[in-house]
Amino acid sequence: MTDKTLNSILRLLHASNVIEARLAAEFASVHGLSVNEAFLLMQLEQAPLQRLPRVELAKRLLTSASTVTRMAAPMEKLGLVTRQSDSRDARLAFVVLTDAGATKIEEARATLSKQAANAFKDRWTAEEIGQLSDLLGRLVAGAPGELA
Amino acid sequence: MTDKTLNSILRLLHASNVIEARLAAEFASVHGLSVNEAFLLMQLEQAPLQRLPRVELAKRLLTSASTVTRMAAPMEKLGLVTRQSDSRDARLAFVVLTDAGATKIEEARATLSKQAANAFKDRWTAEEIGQLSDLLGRLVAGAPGELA
DNA sequence: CCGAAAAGCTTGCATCTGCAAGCAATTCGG
DNA sequence: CCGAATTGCTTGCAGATGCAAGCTTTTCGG
Repeated sequence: MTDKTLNSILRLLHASNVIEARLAAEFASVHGLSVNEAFLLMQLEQAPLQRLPRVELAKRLLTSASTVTRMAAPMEKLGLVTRQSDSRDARLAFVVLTDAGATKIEEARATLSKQAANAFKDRWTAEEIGQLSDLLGRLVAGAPGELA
Repeated sequence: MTDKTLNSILRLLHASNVIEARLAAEFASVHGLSVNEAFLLMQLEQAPLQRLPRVELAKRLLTSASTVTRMAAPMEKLGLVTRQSDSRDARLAFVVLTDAGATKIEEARATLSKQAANAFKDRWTAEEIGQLSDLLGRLVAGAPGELA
């Protein structure tokens, strides 16, 4: 028997790798950003006050706290984010989206949209695209880090 | 307007990250393999003569030649693959699946199936799973490295 | 109120990965 | 047939990432 379940998962991982490789190339050359850096900005964008503590950001990016620390440093130098501390809890070090960061993510989202449209070309109906979106959303419902 | 196209791609990348993280943990503890090492074995498994030149393997794994070289070395020490050269073209260095490697991949596939089934739990109909598989397959049709 | 446990962040170390350069073998052009 | 270009592979170097350890601050238990 052919395992449709297994097949779906294999195709999911494969498709993701293919798409991400395309995105990475485009993002690097056009915006000077890695895909993960773009995702970091997008997470901040949809957070209250456009900011998140490092640990929370790590959860949403499905990565480790040390990675967030190291990702934020160069982006801070570029002025895309700032560091902000909490007066109530001195342990917290928020990563805050700056205006420059907000602008950057707007540009990046345009690229993302363009690439997404290109991936579906014209052989896809709006309904099929919606279907795929729904199925994928259901697959990982409840997992942290969903981007709107 | 909400961009369904963009949303599908974002969910694709997100879902893949979530699933891969789960797989990685399970694979490491149960089989002592990384997900990519398992994929390498699976690529060999479905190749003619259960072997592939390093460059071809790199294409199918969507990675670089140097990565394949470095991935193969430890797996060779473990006896999962062997190196084989071509009498016609002395440049070629095939990565060949061994019996031990074939056994390993069978075990790994079982884990993979189990995890895949778990991802879909029971809220999914067979039709929906087939639908997802079809949509994803269509999305990256023609890209190298598809696993059967 | 005090000491223990926990939480948030950073840093050292190890691993994985890609690019560019280098080497060996093959193929191509004239 | 010969030199140039190409192909396959490996290796040096740099960047990204996770884990474990360490530091500071907060919270918890009695």
